[in-house]
Amino acid sequence: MTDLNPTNQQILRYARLFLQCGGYNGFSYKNISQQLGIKNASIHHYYPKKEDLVAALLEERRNYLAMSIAQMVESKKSAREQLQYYFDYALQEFDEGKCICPPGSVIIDFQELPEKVKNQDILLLDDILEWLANVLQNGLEQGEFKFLDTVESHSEMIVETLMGARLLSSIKGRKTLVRSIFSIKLGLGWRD
Amino acid sequence: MTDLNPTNQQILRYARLFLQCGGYNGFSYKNISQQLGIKNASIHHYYPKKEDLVAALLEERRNYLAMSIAQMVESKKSAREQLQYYFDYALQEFDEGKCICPPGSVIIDFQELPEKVKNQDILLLDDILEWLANVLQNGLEQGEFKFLDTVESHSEMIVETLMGARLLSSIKGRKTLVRSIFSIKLGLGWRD
DNA sequence: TTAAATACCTACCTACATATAGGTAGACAA
DNA sequence: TTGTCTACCTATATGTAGGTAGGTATTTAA
Repeated sequence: MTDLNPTNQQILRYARLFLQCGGYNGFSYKNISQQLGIKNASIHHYYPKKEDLVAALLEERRNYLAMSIAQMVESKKSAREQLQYYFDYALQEFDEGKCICPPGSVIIDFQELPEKVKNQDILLLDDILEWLANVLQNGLEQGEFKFLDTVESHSEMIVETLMGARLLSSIKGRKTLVRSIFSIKLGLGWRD
Repeated sequence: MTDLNPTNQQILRYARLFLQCGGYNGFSYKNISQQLGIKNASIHHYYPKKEDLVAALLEERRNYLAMSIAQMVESKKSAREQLQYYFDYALQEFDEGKCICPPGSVIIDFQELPEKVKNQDILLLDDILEWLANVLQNGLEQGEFKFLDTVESHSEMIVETLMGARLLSSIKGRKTLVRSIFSIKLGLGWRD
């Protein structure tokens, strides 16, 4: 990841920003090239096709997630701490103007998307769901959380709520997102 | 609404389908004209600009919602019955291939959208949230529901969860949506 | 019965998106 | 010094999207 040259890194960075703001069909190479003061063709040099760019970007997020999880495991974070990290991440991205998470950003265009992108997206989503299910399971066992449905069901619901909350909050404002995170916590029997 | 001519009705019908499948930037006049066997220019006859089409479509949804609410009130539906109606509507739309609700379908493109569309979308969202808050309030008072956060907060969360659930379900399948609806019910203290 | 309105068409335009071909300038290596 | 690689560039092909101008045929209403 960090072995990419600076231009390439910037391309990925802004591709992600624009993707998370407008979805797959909502951004173009021009958005990125203008931002960076380079030409469209230069982006094609690194990513011949748009699908290559977006697939790379999703894969990078998957690696980042794996790294974050490894760090949290190493520093022996509690379930609540791990989940709080996820919430903080969502809030931080909101503050950066990213109106939806990377895996969610392509779903509205999913049907017509190249297989390459679809596959990376499914992998990323499954990684998130698997991590979250683990956190909830640990939280249950340690008495940090309490809820009635299954671990799988509840982790799906949390991802969905956060996804929807980020969309709605991009219209209704930050407070809506904060409220939703609070409601999710209530649903976990988590009161500070 | 029903005083529209058949072609116009069909245009709105398919515009809605495509909008709910691919978002504002994800569908074109061509999608609709091909489907109906007419020309692009014919759609421009009814809706000079894309924003007119989408705004009209959102307004139509708002009228439909108002009508549905009026019917439910008239037939004295309980809070659970009313909420179940909402869930059934989401499931039905899922089965029709619509991967997200009308108000949600434009949010990813929201920033660059014409004011006209934005305004209609906000009106529709607020109508839904207001209705839902009413239903939750009544449900609380009648002992049909039980939850810890505020009525406003919880109704927002339900809309968000359903929005996210429909997105995720468009990848992971119908069972995911059914599970999420079940989880929402659990969160309302609603067990059949 | 005629005039106006409606519904739809052909033909076109502008803008832009993705993508390719082919070229240049500098780094680096043999 | 020659060759090859990287990192860009210009120019252009191709497709598509949104939108307009103006025509025609059919319906409607005076």
